[in-house]
Amino acid sequence: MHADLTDKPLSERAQHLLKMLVERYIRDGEPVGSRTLSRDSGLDLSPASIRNVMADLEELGFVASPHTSAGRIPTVKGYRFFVDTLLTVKPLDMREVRLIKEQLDSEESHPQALLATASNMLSAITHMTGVVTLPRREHIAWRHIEFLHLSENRVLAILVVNEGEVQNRVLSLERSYNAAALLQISNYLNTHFVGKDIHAVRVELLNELRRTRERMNDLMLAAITMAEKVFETRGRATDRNYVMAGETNLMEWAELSDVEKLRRLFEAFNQKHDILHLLDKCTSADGVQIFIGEESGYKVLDECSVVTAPYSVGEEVVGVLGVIGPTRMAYERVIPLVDMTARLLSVALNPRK
Amino acid sequence: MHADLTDKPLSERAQHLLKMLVERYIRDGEPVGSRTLSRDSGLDLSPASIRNVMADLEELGFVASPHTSAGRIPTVKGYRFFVDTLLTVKPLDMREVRLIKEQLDSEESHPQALLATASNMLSAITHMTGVVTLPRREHIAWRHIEFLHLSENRVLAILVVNEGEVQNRVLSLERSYNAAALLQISNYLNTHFVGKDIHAVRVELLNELRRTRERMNDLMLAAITMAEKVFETRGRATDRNYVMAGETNLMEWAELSDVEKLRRLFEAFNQKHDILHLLDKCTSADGVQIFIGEESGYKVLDECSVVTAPYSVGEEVVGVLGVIGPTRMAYERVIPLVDMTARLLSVALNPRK
DNA sequence: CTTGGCACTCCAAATCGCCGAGTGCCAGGA
DNA sequence: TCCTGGCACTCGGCGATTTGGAGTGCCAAG
Repeated sequence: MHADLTDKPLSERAQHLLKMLVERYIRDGEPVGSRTLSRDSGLDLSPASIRNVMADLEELGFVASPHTSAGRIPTVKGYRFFVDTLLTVKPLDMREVRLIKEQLDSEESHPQALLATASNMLSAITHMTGVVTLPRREHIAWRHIEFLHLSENRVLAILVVNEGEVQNRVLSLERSYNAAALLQISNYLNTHFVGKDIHAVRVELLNELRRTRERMNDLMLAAITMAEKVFETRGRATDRNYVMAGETNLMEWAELSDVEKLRRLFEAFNQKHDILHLLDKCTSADGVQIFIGEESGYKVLDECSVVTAPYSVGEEVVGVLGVIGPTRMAYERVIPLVDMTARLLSVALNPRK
Repeated sequence: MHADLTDKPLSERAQHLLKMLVERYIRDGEPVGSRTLSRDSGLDLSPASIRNVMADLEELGFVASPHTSAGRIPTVKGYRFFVDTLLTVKPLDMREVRLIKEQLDSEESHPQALLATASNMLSAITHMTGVVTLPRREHIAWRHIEFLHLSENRVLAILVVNEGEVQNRVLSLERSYNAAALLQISNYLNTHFVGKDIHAVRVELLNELRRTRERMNDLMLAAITMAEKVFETRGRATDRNYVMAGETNLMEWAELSDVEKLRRLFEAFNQKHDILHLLDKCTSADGVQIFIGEESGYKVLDECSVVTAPYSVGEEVVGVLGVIGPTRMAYERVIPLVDMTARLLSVALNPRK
């Protein structure tokens, strides 16, 4: 045997051939044989020699052959090595960068729309699926609250936070309040809490409630109750979510053309749970993060890769965006794209002007 | 030949056999042969006789055979006749009715959530795709508007209409207004327009604008401009939309297992344009409406049927809900379900209590 | 270490034969 | 006039078989 396979890292030649193989396989999705590599690797080696190298690579787990006499395809380990050390990233086209910038600027600073746009672009450019999590900010600044009498004892509460994000909810209350009372309540809340962090507000409200329960006047109690109810909403509805685009693109990739697999994948997209969990992990990472095939840990994503990057508002990382596609994706183009989109989105979300 | 095929309506026997055939085909999705019908039709006829009838039905275009020696399957015309005159609707299970009612009641009158629930139930019960259009009311009552200063010349406008539906938008204005000015403007608008129909308000505003352009004070102009901008939003973002559920269910039907067809279908679902157009047609219909296969007029829906029913708030029809599935769907169960769901949704949406 | 040669393996596509289901038609019978 | 059994025929589906080609592993010679 060729001795010392396990400790020596990987010969220059083996690396080069692995790179060629992966690139080739990514390009046309078919197992790559020794003849092909001999022709196109630029190494001027006979197929036979290539076969020797391939045997080594297979033994090391970088490639595998679907059956005895087909070429080799990269394993997850192969992709991983390729991505980590062999990849030559193609810088983005200037046109593309400009395009993305323009798209993200045109959206008149409406954040929700920005996310959708980003997601759409990711999917359109890559022909895969784009995903952007809704931003979650650690610090949410109380801006304004307003109560509107609807009927008998139903009240509409409208809460504005940060740079103009609006939340609203219908509250069903024990008793009825007239317009003047509601105005008093909202005035009280607004003057006391404007600009404060919403979590702090919550704590403060709870304390207030505990401290003065008996001798508290109706108004205060109602104010706190309402505010509490509003918080419930915020906790529930906003509880992590994402915007996805181009799911159908995945149907065009041959390796995902199994209806049953597609169904499971799409169900996972709808369920959102697993995907969110995966994306949340990427919030902590510093830059682009890549999950190849089963690396993600979710079996529905077994044949997919996920490339993500966090985006931020100010200094704070608030969300993640990324691309989901087949393991056989053009990493050298997707990685810089995801990276750049995350940066540009961060810029576009930044609260200036 | 059997004479007079074209004018005589359809013999009792032929109708019965057609009914049997369609039901059978809907049940197990395979072409139905004469032997089968002879056995299960309850008519005590030999396969040979059945074949004669089948030949007639085929000539009349009610059934077709995929190839020489397979049984017959219903054509669109066959389904149509079946649905229009042969169908024996199965009344809904009491349990099901109760279930639907409970689900639609538990949603604390939050309309958006109600629609989603309805859509989900339709899809869950039928194992197909449920769809509910967002309600569009002819008359939208102005309730309250509020302006909030965000920065320099950006203002957040919050408009409340009807029973507490909230719309909001960030306005970029020519000049800057302080909090007091904004309050004045909103007061002006609220006192003048509260309770009025929003379209009337719009017309009134435009007139006002034209009539008093030169000698109009800043405040008025700003008020109108803002209100106009808010209306733009309402026109654009809300401009028809729907909630869909259970798209992936369609992947489990054998007749739709072609990935390419599925892709087109799902793309149509995402585009929304065609589906909306189709659903809008159903607003005018009185009750349940059915499109079988190509009847819909959209080629993506060629192999699908759509069953819809309008729902209303008060006396006014405001939206449509329905089910999308393969032509081979259990009409006798889907039709009453769609009907009932529409009724119950109408009840749940009704602004009482 | 490289390389050509060679035997071998295996998939994919084509071919064949056969079975069964179903049909159309016909002629005989109520 | 309608029903029915009989019969020849058609066609899709399935399994078995064949064939070609691509690719491999291994070996021995350069």
